[in-house]
Amino acid sequence: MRIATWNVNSITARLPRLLDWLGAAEPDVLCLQELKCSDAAFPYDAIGELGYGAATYCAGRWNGVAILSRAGLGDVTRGLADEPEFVDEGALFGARERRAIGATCNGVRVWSLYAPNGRAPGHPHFRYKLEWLAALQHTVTAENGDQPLALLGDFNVAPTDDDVYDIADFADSTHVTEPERQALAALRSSGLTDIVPRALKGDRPYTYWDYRQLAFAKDNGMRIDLILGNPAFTEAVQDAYVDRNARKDSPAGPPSDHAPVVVDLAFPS
DNA sequence: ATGTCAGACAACGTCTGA
Repeated sequence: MRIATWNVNSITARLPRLLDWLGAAEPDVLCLQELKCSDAAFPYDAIGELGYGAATYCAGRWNGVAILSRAGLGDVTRGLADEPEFVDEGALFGARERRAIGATCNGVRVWSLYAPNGRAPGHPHFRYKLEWLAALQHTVTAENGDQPLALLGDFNVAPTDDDVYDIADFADSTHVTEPERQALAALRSSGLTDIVPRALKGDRPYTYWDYRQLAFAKDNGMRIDLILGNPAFTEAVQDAYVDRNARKDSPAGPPSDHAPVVVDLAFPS
């Protein structure tokens, strides 16, 4: 069974590349993030023609997540238990953003996740990010048992200094702070393992390269797209890799700033 | 030099978020 995760940075802008990638990589399940479309605008037909069902949780301009599957799609859960809302300074109301969707595919419990960015340490969005990751831990702790389970997606946190190209460039930056890494550590301590993929090129399995400053050409990347598996999931892992080829320029259109992460599994029958 | 990209708005440029 092949499961993957990919922050596509707009499913509308990425559709030709997404369809190409589905045909080439043939994942059984694909978790998508940053769809940037409404549920109504989701390309169910084009994806369905390739044999995939889709469960979506998206609304408009920002965020948006989905799970594509050709291995069944049951028990769909949209949002986290007690998920926080982002309340900006001066705002009267918060808004529930669409950042988490869970489903069960052929006996594997899968979550597609897009953690808040945080914007800057000390920003209200940073506090929201930590609260959101705590809500994720509570949700998954309640679900975690003997059934294979994995959290896949863009966590917007680099687990260690080795997961960024140069930690010296990240002073006063989000994604590398102690509280963010503690939130990931809390997820691991609740029984999940960070399944570190292999890089197809270079030493570090980066999953994100900024569009600016020739970051991809210089391999100035970050590993922020993660797969966290419980024991029943992790024991079945045969291989995991980052498909950095999907970050390259292509005739099918411009790339996302993230590459897909793929995991191959063999579950005992 | 936040040097690129995407979407929304009401426009054909400017803003926001990443």
